[in-house]
Order: sequence, then structure tokens, then C-alpha cells
Amino acid sequence: MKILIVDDEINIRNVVKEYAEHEGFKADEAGDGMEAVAMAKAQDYDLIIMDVMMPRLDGFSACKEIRKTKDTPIIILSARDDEYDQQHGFDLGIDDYVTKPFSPPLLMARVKAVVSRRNASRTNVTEPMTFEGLEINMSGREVYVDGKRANMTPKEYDLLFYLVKNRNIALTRDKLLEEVWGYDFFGDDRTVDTHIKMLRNSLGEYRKFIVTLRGMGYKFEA
Amino acid sequence: MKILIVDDEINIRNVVKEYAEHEGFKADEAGDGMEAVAMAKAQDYDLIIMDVMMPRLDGFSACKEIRKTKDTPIIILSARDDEYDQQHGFDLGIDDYVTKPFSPPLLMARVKAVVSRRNASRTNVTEPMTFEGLEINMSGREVYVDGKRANMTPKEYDLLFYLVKNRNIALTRDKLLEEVWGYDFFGDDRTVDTHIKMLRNSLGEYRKFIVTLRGMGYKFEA
DNA sequence: CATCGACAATCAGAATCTTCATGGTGATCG
DNA sequence: CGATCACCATGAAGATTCTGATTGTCGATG
Repeated sequence: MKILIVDDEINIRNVVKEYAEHEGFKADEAGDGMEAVAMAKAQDYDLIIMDVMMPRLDGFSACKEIRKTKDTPIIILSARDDEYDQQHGFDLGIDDYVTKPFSPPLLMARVKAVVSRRNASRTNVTEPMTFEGLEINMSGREVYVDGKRANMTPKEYDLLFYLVKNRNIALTRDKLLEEVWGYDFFGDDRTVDTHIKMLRNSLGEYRKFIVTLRGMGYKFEA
Repeated sequence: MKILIVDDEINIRNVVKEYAEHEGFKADEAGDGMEAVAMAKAQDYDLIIMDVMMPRLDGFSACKEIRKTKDTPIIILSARDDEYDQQHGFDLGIDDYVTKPFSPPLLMARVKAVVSRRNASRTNVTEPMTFEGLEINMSGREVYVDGKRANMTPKEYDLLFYLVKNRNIALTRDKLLEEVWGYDFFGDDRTVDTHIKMLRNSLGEYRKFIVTLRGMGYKFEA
């Protein structure tokens, strides 16, 4: 297992590298996008961890360039909650996001998840899915209700996609807050309720897929 | 959920403890590294919050000592960024760190993230189980009795899942109250009986799996 | 070995407490 | 300035707990 760490800050590279090696990965480093592209094309990495803001060539452009020849899994390190980043990233087939500042063990958890997902099945998790009259296209960030394009807010998309990705699994509000809002969000539990409500409204009759688990949280039940 | 708070300043311990208990944790305290090592080895904590600068034995040395026998998750509280980065590597298996001064809600967010990550990696092995006509799917929070979905209350699920997780083990009412209800539940023993009764009703003929141990408690016998 | 006493477990239901969906409000951000 | 979001208050639906009565179990004893 060999990964490539791309960031212009040497401190971040060092931290990530130490953790990765502790997990049994072999880790190479690149200090900017140009370097990253060259290295990613020359070798077969199992995963690339890529910062967005970098000199010479930014992370997204580097991804686009790498994707021309390889489909190495990529995890993006982006500044907090940038909507544009997410939209952009889905188009490029980004496998996961971690927002800065992040805790190294959290990043490692994502790394392991992505790697095992790739190994487990080559099937792309972001293929469009259909549940009766509800069509969900995560890579295109589009949702159709009975063929009609649903216009939802960013949070609704994020929430729905996370629920669907973990469909048939009970999710606590804390878990949702951590995964959809970010681990550094500290706010009210009930915030989740509010967004669930709005999401249900957006889904019309297919609100039935979102099940309330009393005393627990929610679940997308297909 | 039990955590150990290690810091030589009693004010910090108190603040952290109060927040932790508010989140439903049970919290013990230690005033220095030596004490922490002794306590961490004597008991199974779900998490340790450890200061770096302490008399007698510093936080890092305490971690190293604890790691010899346990792999309890550890969050480090350090005074400055560089104190953590430079002085010691990441090979101690630290799960996260928070720099002082910190805001208690931030610390709590990290605590919850670390704990849920640990639990996720450990309990993700919750494939659905079947005992004759009784199907139990913990991750989906679903129970089927002869193929029919059983609609149960939160406590019934919690109780059943705990019993099943510890199947074939005798569980006292006190143990059940502590684990299913929480350490801070001060109520009647008979409460357990009531919920056992309702659970048995929900399980129909498969009530037979729940065995009462006279003068002792209950057991799920497969 | 039948009976009895003592204790343990079960049960039903009413009072109390929790939780959730909802609508509204003010803050925030582009 | 409009969209979005976090948060709060509220009431209704639902869950939990306790009480006290009843049933069940065990072992001692005559």
C-alpha cells in the first residue's frame, strides 16, 4: 500500500506521513500540484491525499490532470465547508473530503475507508441510484422526484447523500452532525431535525424512505 | 462510557468533568501522570484526556506507560502546538490533540468523534444475526419475528441488543441498569423487569431466549 | 412428601416525563 | 436582499417509570 501526500506545508506532510506509516502505508510526498501530477503518473499509488490551495498548480487542477491517465482514489483536504469545492470535486470523481483543520486519526479513518472500499468492490459508489420514483445522482449532485428535478439546499444534498450512502443503517444525530456538519460543529441536536424536515418536504411522497428512530436518530430505509 | 481526566490543575479537571458528565460520560480524575497510569491500568476507560505538563510524570511518558498494557484512546491537551509536534512523534498512538487554551465544547466534539470512531471500527461487525425465527439487525435497528418486523420502543431495542451482545452471559439488574440505562440512572430495580416483560411480549414465542436467573438477573440464551 | 412462608418475579395501568415535527425568528453570508 | 441556516417554543404522540397486586419458586419443616 503506497500513498502520495500532497501539500505545500511541510508540517502537515510530516504529520500525515507519520500517521500513515504508523498504519502500515508507505508514503511519498509532493509539495505542489505539478510535482504531484508527475509522481502520480509515474507510479501506481493506492491513494492520493491532496490539498487544494497550493502554489504552481492547485489541487483540483492536479486531480483533473491525473484523472486523464489514472483513476487512483483521491482524498481532498479543503478549507472548511466550501460549497464550490464540493460541487467541483464530485465532478472529478473525488472519493472523499476532509476539511481543515482535521485531526490526523480522522483522516486515517477516511483513508482506510476509501482504500477498503476500492479493494472491496470496483463499483463506483456514486452511480446514480433509484428508489421507486426517487432518483439520486451523487456525482452530478442531482435529485429527481418523479422525474422532476428537485431543487434543494446544499445541506439537504449533503444530508440526503450521507443518509443514502449509509442506507439501512441507524444513524444518531451526533453521528450525522459529525459526518455532515463536521466534527468541529457544536450546536443543537435539533438542528438535524429541522433539516430532516426540510429534506422530507423536498422529497414529497418519498419522504417515507426517511425513517425516524425514536430515541435514536434517523435512517434511510430502502 | 467512562473517561479519565488527567490534569494537575483542579479547575481544568472540574470544567472538563462537568462538560463530560453533561454529555453522559462518567468521569474519573487524576492529578498527575503516576496516578493516571495506575488508574488507567486498573480500569477499562473508554477514553483518556491527558495534559502534557504535570508533576512527577508528564503526559507523554504516562501514555507510553499505559500503552504497554492498554490501547485506550487518548486525547492530549498540550499548551502549545510545537510542544506536541516536535518533542514527541506520533507513534504513541495518540488519537487526537487539543491545544490549550481550548473551549470545552470543542474538546467535547473531539471526545465524541474519537469515541464514536472507536466504536464504529469495533462494532461494525454487527452483521444481522438469526436465532431460529428471530432475526436481529443491530446496525439497522431492526428485529424480525418469523419474518415480521417487530416494532419496539427504544429501550426494548437497547435492552435486547445488549442482552444479545452479551448472550449466554448472566447479567444482573444492576449491570443492565448501568449499561442500558446509564450510570446516572437512580431508579428501581423493578424497572428492568417491566422492560423485560415488554420485550418478551414483542418477541412472541422467542421470549424463550430470555432466561430469568432467579436471585440474579437475566440472560439471553442462544 | 405435602404444606407453608418468604422472597422473587411478573403483570397491568396510570401518572409522569421525553422526544419529535413543526412553524417562526433572527443571524449570516454571498 | 434573498436564500439559507441554526435555534427556540410548543403541543401532541409516544415511552418510561412506579405502584401495588398477583403469581411463581424454593427450601425448610413437621
